[in-house]
Amino acid sequence: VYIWNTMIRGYCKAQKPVVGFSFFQKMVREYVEMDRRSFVFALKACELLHRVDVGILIHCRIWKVGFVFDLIVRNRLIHFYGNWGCLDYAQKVFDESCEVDVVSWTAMIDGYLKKKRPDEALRLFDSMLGSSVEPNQVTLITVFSACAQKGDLSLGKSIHKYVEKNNVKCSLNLMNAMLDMYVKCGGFSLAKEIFDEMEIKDVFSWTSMINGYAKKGELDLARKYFDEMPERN
RNA sequence: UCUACUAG
Repeated sequence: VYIWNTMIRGYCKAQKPVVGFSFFQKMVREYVEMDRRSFVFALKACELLHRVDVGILIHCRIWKVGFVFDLIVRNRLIHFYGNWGCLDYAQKVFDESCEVDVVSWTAMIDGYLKKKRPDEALRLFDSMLGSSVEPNQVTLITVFSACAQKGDLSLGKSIHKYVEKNNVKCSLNLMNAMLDMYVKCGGFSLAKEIFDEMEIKDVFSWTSMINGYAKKGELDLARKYFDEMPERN
């Protein structure tokens, strides 16, 4: 099963999901035993194939063989449906879970965000705060992104306070998400402060600043930042 | 060999 899984995973990584998925089909046909990773990778292949319908078939099989009771498989399902905008399916998996963790919550919040429904994403975050699962660094990145999408500066600030109060680990991604939130919510001076204080910056940090200047009409400054970027993509 | 995250 290790080898089979590696084949599915490897072909997906090489952007050949058709081939990857054919290994999964072969496993089914030849009654090869499967573990949770077989399903996780098969769903990955469906995601690359843009085939929600095939994903649903895999979901059925997951039911049949009992892997719906596996937290990681369920999280992967929530993410799969959320990615394709099937929020009702994602929500159903989420709601019917006997156990959810921080990944389940974050994947669900991110699903609403991808569908450009930041209000619902933020409402979900609110219920998360009332649950027994603590948000982590990744959750807060998603939440900053929701604030940015909504343009809600005061909410963004309160999340910023939450990060400080709870000593959330400040990764580069988190700083970038916070920076971008301030840029998009009209807190540009705060964004610039963060940017100037950041020890490490990447293309995301620079692009958010350039975007901010460009949207403000400060094209010369946007150009200046562009010229100063150490690396571009 | 396993699941969630930031800009354009």
